Amino acid sequence: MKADALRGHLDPMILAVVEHEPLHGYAIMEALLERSGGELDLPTGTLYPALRRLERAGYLASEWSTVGGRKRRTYQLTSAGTKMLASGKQEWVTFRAVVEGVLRPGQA
Amino acid sequence: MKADALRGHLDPMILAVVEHEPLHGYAIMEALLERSGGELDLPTGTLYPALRRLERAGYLASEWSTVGGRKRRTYQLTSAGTKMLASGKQEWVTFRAVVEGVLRPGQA
DNA sequence: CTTGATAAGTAGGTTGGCTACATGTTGCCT
DNA sequence: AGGCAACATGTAGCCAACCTACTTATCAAG
Repeated sequence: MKADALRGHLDPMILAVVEHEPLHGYAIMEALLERSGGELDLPTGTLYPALRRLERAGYLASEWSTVGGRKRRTYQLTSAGTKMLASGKQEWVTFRAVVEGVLRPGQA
Repeated sequence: MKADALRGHLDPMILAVVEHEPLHGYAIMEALLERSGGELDLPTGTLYPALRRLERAGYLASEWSTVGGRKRRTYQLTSAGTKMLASGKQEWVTFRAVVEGVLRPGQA
């Protein structure tokens, strides 16, 4: 999968994995890897800046904790984040329809 | 639809519209608009550089002509372009599976 | 004779995902 | 005891591609 295919689609994916349970960065990486069937193996230089961006934008809130001597920053959805996730899902549906309308994969 | 959602997905879409008939830039714009149900209205500053990029990469070949006093540059798929389109379609299927695996839209 | 559709392009800005690097802990294996 | 893998978080700086804004030109309609 090409790198920049992700552009603009990563944010809703991150929000989605913390939708039902708050997770820390490393756990978010693992969740994305698992949910994507091993395809989405984000470098830390992608994930951590993205998390900070989403927090700065008000979609995530974070909290430090220490578990087994390791420091974790755990992220959870804000109410703005919940709305953003919902609209992100809707946008995905639109986007998918656009791409498939153009690609017409049935006529490949 | 956000601007950078398109990133990395535009190339196969352009190749797809010239798959069965060569078209000039303006006609490609119209074809994309029509096939996307009016959603994909590319600015010329996106399309024309993209076409040049695809030609430079060897996926498209172009030819000038004049129709009704207007100059057209008509693009058609090369054999490399045909292969690229096929792999682009495959990548789209993978990408869609990744996003939907993470978003799990059924549980929205 | 001006507007809108047709037709093609460039310059420059923005941005987000990437590589590469930095830092530290825990626990297993030898 | 030494080393490595996994756990955990982060930054600096690069770069590609999509965008806005602009330019040029022809033709038809009003």
